[in-house]
Amino acid sequence: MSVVKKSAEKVEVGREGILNAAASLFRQHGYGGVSLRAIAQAAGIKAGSIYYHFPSKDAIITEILDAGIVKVHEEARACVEALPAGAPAEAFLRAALRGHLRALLEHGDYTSANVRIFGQVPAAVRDANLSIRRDYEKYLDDLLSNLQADGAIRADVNISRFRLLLIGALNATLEWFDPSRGGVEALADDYADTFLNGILTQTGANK
Amino acid sequence: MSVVKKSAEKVEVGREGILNAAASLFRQHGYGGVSLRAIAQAAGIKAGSIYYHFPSKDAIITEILDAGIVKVHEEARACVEALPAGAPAEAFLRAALRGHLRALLEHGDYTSANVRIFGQVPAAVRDANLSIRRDYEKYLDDLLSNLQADGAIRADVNISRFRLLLIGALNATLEWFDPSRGGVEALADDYADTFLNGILTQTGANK
DNA sequence: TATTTCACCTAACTGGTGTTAGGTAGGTGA
DNA sequence: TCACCTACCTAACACCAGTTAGGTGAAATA
Repeated sequence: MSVVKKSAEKVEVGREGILNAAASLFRQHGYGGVSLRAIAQAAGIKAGSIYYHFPSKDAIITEILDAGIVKVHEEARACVEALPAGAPAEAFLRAALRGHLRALLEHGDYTSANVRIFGQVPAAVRDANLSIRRDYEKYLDDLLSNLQADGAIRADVNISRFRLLLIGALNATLEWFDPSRGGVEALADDYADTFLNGILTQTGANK
Repeated sequence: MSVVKKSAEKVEVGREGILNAAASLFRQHGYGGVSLRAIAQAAGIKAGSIYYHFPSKDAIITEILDAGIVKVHEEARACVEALPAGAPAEAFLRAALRGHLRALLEHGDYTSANVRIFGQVPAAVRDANLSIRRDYEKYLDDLLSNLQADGAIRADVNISRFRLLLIGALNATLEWFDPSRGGVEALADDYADTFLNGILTQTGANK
């Protein structure tokens, strides 16, 4: 792609290399814990060179934040759209949930950096990210609202509040998820079961 | 208490004043975003004076982290123990949940600072906080296990995984909760409903 | 009253921060 | 061949970080 071999051992790092290194470091150490010199070293260049590609540190963060949500949004949408025609209503939520978790836990320094650092970033950076974030929230709200309109989700469930609960629970998996102990798919199914049916033994006497 | 009036306008700031100021700032700006000078100014003293009370910045964070969990743990336990004798099984979960949310959203810079900065703090500080954290997790696991043993919670629910889901969802409320739009109690009830019964319209055909 | 203790302040230190100006080796196009 | 562009590097800038040594005035203690 944009990685071009030069003489001997020289390889271009470029925007991509800087972003990848930065996303990985931000994910691990948070916003304040990562310096431009650390990013540069991880990418294999010197700190000053970063300014050839980016006007400021905040510009890097902004780009990582945006890419993170876009990735989650795309993955969730792809999972939903891959559903066979006539899939049961609850399969839609399961699919979106699986996509969200996959993007978060598998493909992801950008997605996980987003979750980790969004709360620590300067207000200006956060604001720049907000519209993309809202797009994804709207996508989920619409999906859930449709399920509710179809009668699959109870009428007394507050959709946008449930969406907040859902995203909160999903994003928190980042703090403890260990791929060596059960895969993402199993986790997604397990979470979906809980959200859909609750945890109570069903006696028919509920509510 | 330990705040003693001195001559004219002088009031002692002390450990407490520093901790309060620090907790509030950490909650707002994250770990890396708060300097000792900022803490000192918020507390009303000079940066160097902090070292009369604390040996390092990390010592302050450690204490805030610990206090935060202790507070949540105590509040949750108090809510559970305030239950009338013979309360229904699900009331236990509802009570713990309400206590957790109350500590988080009402009484709290320490509790909310804990949630916000735990992921960004140096490994050594995090380790120091771990045993207190585990105590609370064990408390919740035991409570949930008892409910499961009594048959209130379905046997196929993985308790510790549900606990992770629960805490994740509860802590995430910090990012969006606005006390002016519905109180903590209503939120707690709403979340409990979702966790207990799920969101699906109950047709009796589940599973 | 003299001495000690307490809770702070001042001023500095080292080292790290984001950022900038100017330089340079290698490839490209005329 | 030669000017130009790209993607970097070097070296420095001003500033801010955590931390420390030594000092100060008021209160507590003797």
